[in-house]
Amino acid sequence: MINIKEDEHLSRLNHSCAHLLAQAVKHLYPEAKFWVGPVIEEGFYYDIDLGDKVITEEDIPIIEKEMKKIAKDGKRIVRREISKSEALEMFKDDPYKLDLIDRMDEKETIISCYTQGDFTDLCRGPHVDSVKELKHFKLLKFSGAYFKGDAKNKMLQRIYGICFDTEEDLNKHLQELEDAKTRDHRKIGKDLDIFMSHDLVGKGMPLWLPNGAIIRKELENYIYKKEQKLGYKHVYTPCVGTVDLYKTSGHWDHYKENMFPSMKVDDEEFVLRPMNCPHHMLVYGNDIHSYRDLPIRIGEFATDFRYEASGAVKGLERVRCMCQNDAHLFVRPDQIGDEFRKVVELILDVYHDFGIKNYKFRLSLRDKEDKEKYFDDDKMWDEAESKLRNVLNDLGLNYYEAIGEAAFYGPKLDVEVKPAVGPEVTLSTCQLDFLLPRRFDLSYIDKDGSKKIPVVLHRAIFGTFDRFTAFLLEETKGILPLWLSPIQINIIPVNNEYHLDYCENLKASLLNYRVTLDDSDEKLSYKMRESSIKKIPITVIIGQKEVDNNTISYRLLGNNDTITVTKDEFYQYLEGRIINKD
RNA sequence: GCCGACAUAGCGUAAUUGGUAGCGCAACUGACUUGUAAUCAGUAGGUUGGGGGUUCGAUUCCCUCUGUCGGCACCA
Repeated sequence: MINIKEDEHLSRLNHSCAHLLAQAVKHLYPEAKFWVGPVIEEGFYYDIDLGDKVITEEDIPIIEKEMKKIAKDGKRIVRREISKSEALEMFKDDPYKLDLIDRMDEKETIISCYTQGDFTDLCRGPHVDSVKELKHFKLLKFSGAYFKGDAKNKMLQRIYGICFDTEEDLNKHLQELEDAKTRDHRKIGKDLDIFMSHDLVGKGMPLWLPNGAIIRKELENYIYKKEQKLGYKHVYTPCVGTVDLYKTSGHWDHYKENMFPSMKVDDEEFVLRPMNCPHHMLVYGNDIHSYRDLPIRIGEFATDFRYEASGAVKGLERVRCMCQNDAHLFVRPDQIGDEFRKVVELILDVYHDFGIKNYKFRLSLRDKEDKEKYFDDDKMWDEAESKLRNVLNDLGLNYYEAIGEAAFYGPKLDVEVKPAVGPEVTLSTCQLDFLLPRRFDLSYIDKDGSKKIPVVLHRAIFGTFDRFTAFLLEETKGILPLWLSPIQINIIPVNNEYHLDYCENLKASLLNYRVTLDDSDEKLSYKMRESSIKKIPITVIIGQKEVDNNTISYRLLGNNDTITVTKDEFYQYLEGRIINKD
């Protein structure tokens, strides 16, 4: 899908369209005050204060109509440069624009404004020459949005739209938006019986159905083997802990609001765990460790509970009960770079196996100004941040830095992907932590016999199995690789009376695979359709020809050719397809 | 949590201004015994998400709770 922001011309067009939107809104609601109207990847939006008026479904076509009318009128868009004092005078009745002017640097900024007919907006530009160029646009959605993105502030009305040069481009884009909905993991998850939810269980608490459970088990097996090879030791720890455990770790102060409320049992107070770090710290602390034993890598497929905001919950992507592909790596300070590098290489390895290509590395750093949010130790932060940066540079990876996105205990590397619908999400993560080992008084005995504090790397390659599955379903449109498919082979007899025995024997010879035999009283064409709808990778058709020649015929999902081979050739073929599992 | 919309059978949907719910697919039963994306006929399936209100009468109007969807905020 096109990124408007990256195309200079479309960027200009959409920015101008945002002004056109504002002008139309001003015509219809003279009291409207305007905040900002930037270009984004998906087009543009404008944040508007309409007083008590709230935009509804019916308003959108009316606004669009007014926009068309103004565009047809064809006024030129004129740029004018003004001084700060002129600007302050010009927008003296507009608190939002005054706020913007106020933030501009006196010396370097040339303040400019753009006028089209009866509408003038403070704007850096650039814009197209005339509103006449704004012909092929559509308002896409609307919602509330906090002023300056702060939930403490007033909520403004935000309207989103997009503009193209031609009707064809616009229609193509709208079609792409429609198509995206068909690969939404919530739809695929329902169609393929992968997961369900129920009001009685609760919001954000998906139930994995048998098909989903197979996918999840295969993913677990896959990553377990990878981790074993890298020297990880896997553990099982409880899904609850005492409140004191989280006070010790420091999580209680930072994330109390997003944990399920504590429960008192006799004299103890427990919470459902929102993460596994404290448990793993204790596992490490159960032994005395020599410097020679490090790194120690403790892994767990661990179920965690987070009381996510009601508005944030989404399918398998953002849930209140999740299973992390978690591990904590305890290393000596001199091993940080090597170990971090191994994690990044594992991420790249796994993404390669799954053919995942559209992702971004984000290096999340602390915001030095925000003392409240982060553990206060400048030396620790600087050291940690530069270690991560060095490894990424060494590996020659493309990444961007996000100030203020770090966890309270340290910087992290995240991998972001874009779901079919909605904003980007984090899949993999690797976080550096100097703090937790101190809080739990962890140590190892160094060469010289002295006690030293280890450093911890938190990491999750799949992130959570829930979110990874969601992403995988969208990437593949539900057409999973053979080794992950809940049903791998579907056998269809042409005639139940004459070919069923042969089919049953074939099925019995495929014990290592997930096989169904469709002996229903339906037409072959009907069964072929069913097989395709269920996204079964291999459909085997057995008729008189196959029985006579002791062969099998099969068709691959999405392919209309039927291939006929001997049984042995078929078994070999299957083994070849499944090998990428290890 | 905030702004807005929505909630009808397992799934997808229909029902003029308020007059006690239709259809398709799936399911079940029977017939057909089939060579590559829907064989035919029949049957059953609903306190219209829960609760409350207005009304002679509510799927329809109002309130509330729960859930879903689009954004915002949040995301250890």
